This record gives sequence, structure tokens and C-alpha cells, in this order.
Amino acid sequence: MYREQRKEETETAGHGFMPGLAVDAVIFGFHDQQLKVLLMQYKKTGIFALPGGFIREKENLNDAAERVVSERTALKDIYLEQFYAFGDYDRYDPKPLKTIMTANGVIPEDDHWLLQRFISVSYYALVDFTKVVPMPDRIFDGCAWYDLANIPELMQDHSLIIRKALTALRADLDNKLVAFNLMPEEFTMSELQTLYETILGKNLLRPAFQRKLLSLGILERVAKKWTGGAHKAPYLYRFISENN
Amino acid sequence: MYREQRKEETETAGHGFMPGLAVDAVIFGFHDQQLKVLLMQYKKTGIFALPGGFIREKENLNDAAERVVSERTALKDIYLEQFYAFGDYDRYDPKPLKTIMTANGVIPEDDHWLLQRFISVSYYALVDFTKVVPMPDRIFDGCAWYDLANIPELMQDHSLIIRKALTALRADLDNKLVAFNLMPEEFTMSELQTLYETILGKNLLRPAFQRKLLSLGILERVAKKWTGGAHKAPYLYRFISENN
DNA sequence: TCAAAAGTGTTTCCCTTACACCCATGA
DNA sequence: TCATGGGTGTAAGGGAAACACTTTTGA
Repeated sequence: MYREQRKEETETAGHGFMPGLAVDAVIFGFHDQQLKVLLMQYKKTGIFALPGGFIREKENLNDAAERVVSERTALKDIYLEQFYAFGDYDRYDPKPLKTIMTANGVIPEDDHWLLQRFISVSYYALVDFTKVVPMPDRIFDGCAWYDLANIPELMQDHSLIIRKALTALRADLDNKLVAFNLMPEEFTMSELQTLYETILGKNLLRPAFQRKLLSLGILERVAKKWTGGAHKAPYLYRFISENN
Repeated sequence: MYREQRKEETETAGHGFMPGLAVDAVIFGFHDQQLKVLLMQYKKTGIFALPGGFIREKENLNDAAERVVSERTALKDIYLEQFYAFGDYDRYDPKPLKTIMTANGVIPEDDHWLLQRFISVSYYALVDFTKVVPMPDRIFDGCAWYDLANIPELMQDHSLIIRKALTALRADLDNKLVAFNLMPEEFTMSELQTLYETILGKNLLRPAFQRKLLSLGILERVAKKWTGGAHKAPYLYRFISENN
């Protein structure tokens, strides 16, 4: 079903979408003590890009962003934050798209709607890595996680977009308590601390971290977790959302 | 000259601009111990709106925002922060624009480019009130300051945009030290404190405020100011920018 | 001499930091 | 019983809050 939507997008030749306007998503996940970003790859050309899409004529901008992330992750109820609209003229670079279209058997005319200048309203998404099913499509036949520390060269200004997304994520970490969206439902305190340390790029003091997070009153202690390790079993915690 | 640009904008019938995309500016000023916002009024209809404009085909998005603010204030080198892109479908409401166009002698067809759906990339601007020359134009024949606490009813979702701008301004106040852009070059500490109190909507302790701001190392004491008041003369301060 | 506002000093309080100590567990 | 990692106790440090005090000025 998602494949069908994507097909529709690329084949309607601009009809049904707002022109000159795109939505790009920096989808963050956390696994193996690493922050990951979901990237698309055009295999025939080797070009990497952020997941993105366009806005339907009667669709809310934020809904378009959620749809784009849903199509690539097979998730719903996604945590999204809009963080910047990228609109420099020189971000407009039709070359990679021309290459991709040519490689896919489409001979693009210069006034093809995909080759026009686009402004990108960018969002970051925080998802539970374990629940994501990366979904490629016909054109983007690669869709996979990449370590944030090891991102390949990306199309247009997409590297800049990722850098700005990380800055926004760091700023929101304490204010909006966004980190829990990157965790599974239950987690240990040290797993959470590792996530914080990875996002912030620095080590934190264990006692201070524990007390600070518990003092927020948003964590519920569930049960002990027997890890099999030769040490005290850690507690599992669960995030208490507002509507509980 | 500015009037000419505006004329061009409204008469080219959409040619030369990116379609469906607008820039709106919440221009903040500070005067008489009040935060002010610069609003446009369509006098023939009484409709109020934020200053706004469109993006030229080869113009950077941020440059378009600066141009819009320049056209309304006759300033250059404007402090601008992009804070949100408003893109809900139901913000699209062609009625007020139809009314305005009709009142100006233009019978708009339903597919007129101004009556299409627009997404607004919104900025707030911080300007020195004393240096602004409000610049109306042919269509918007009113351009004047309004107390933030007493904003009239606005077109479309412009009230929401102002509320979000104020939230963003408050968040940036400590992090980005934006307040100085609202002050004249030289100011007393109590004037600055009043500005902070107005933005934050709460009173601050005088000794704490003085120490905190001085400890930042970004203020230079200039000279004493004789106010004529029956009290000690306050110092004047000046903001020390990076490039000094 | 007094009132008003500006500038500075000082104490208290609280949160963070830093480090120490105990607890549970498997080898 | 020892090493390892988890949880908690506690003292030191730094900054903000609260209030007092001094200074300067015109009436």
C-alpha cells in the first residue's frame, strides 16, 4: 500500500501536490549504543538522500511529514518536530535528480516539476528502532539505518539538514523530554543514560543522571531485570505519559 | 523605491515568485515600556494582517524575509529568526483577500494566484523602535505599531503566528541574547530590565538582574546619564558585539 | 534633610558536582 | 570471596534568591 502511494507521487508529474515545496525527515533511531539515521539510497546511482516527500493539495504540512515517515518505517503515531525550513537558492541542484531519473529510464525535460527549485520544511522524527521496518520503494531501492557518526555523502544539502536536526534534538532533550521516543517501552537507567550521552556527545555522571531523571516524576519503576550479568540486577523503567 | 517593489509584487500575478509559499514577519519593537508589533491594515476593509511577502524565483528564503521587513521599516541589517512554517490546510482562507481585492477594484477570479493555498514560513524580527519608519504601500495603506497586549483581530491565523513568535522570542532570550536588538545603542540597566520583564511577563529582582547581565561580559559601561531625576544618575551601557 | 532610584555587599538556600559507600549477582 | 555493575548517601561548590546597605541626585 505504501508502495502504491509512492508510485502515485512520482508518476503524477506534480499534479496533486504543492509545487516547489518538499518535506524532509531526519529519522533518528537508537541501537547498539549508537544514534542512527534512516537514509534512502538510489542503488543504480549510489546517491544517498534523506527520506522526503511532497504535500498533497489539501493535506496539512505536519500530516505530510508524518505520512513520509510512516511510509519509510511502517509506524504510526510518530514523534515529529519541525525544526527548520531550508530555502537558500543554491540548495537547488537538479543534477543528482537528473542522474537518478536517467538511470531509471526517464529522460527528464529541463522544466520537469521535480527539477524545479524546492524549499524543504524539515522535521526530525524519533522512533523505536526495534519497531521499525525500513521500507524502500521502486525508485529508492535502498532504505537502511546508518550510524550518525558515519553518514555517507548525501544529495544536495542533506548533510546540513542532519547537522541542524541534531542541534535541534540536543536543545529539545531537556526541555521537551524527547528521548523516551527513542527507547523501547521498558528500559534500564543505564540504557537511558547511554542514549543521553550519545546524543549530547559527552559523558554524564551516573548518580547525578539517576537522581535528575527520577526527580522529574515521569518514570515508573516496573520490575527488576535479570541480565545474567555478575552484578546487581537493574530496575526496568517505563515512561509515564500525561494521559495515564 | 519600496513602493515600487510592492507594486511589482501584487501586479505580476504570480510570475517571478514561488507559488504557494509566503513569508510572514512578526516585527517586534519596544517603546513606552511596551512590546509592540508592526501591523498592516487594509483601510478600505479594516482588515489587519502581519507584514508579509513572497519569495522571488532566485531569492534565498531568508533574504526574502529580510526584504519584507526592510520594505516595512526602512531598515537594513535586521535581526531575524525563522521560527516556524505554518502549513495547516485550514489556514487557507481566501475570503479576506477576496474582500480586499474587491475593495481595491480588482474582481478576482477564483483561481487567482493570491487566492490559492499558501504555506507561511514565519520569522520574528527585532528592531530598534526609534529607527523604524513604518512604510505602508498602495494596498496596505496602514502600517503602524500596536501594543502586543492589545492586538486587533487579524486575518487568517496571524494571531496564532504572533503567539508562537512570542514563545520563540522568550525561549531565545537567554540563549541567544536577542534583547539588545530591541534597544537603542545606549541604554540604562533598568531600561533593559523593563524590556526583559515585558517579554517574560514577570518581574525580576533588580540586583540579580544587574549581576547576571554584567557577568556575561557583553556590556560596556559608557558614561553616566543625567536624567534630571532626584536620584543617582544611572550608567549607560552598550552591547559589545563579537566583531569589536 | 529627605525621597527616590542606582549600585554594591552579604547571607541563605538549593541544585549540581564529586566521590564514597553499600547491595546484588555470577564466576 | 571477588569483580562487576546498580543504587543510594553525603559533603563541597557555585549560582540564584532575598534583603540590607551605601551612593548620588534634585526638591
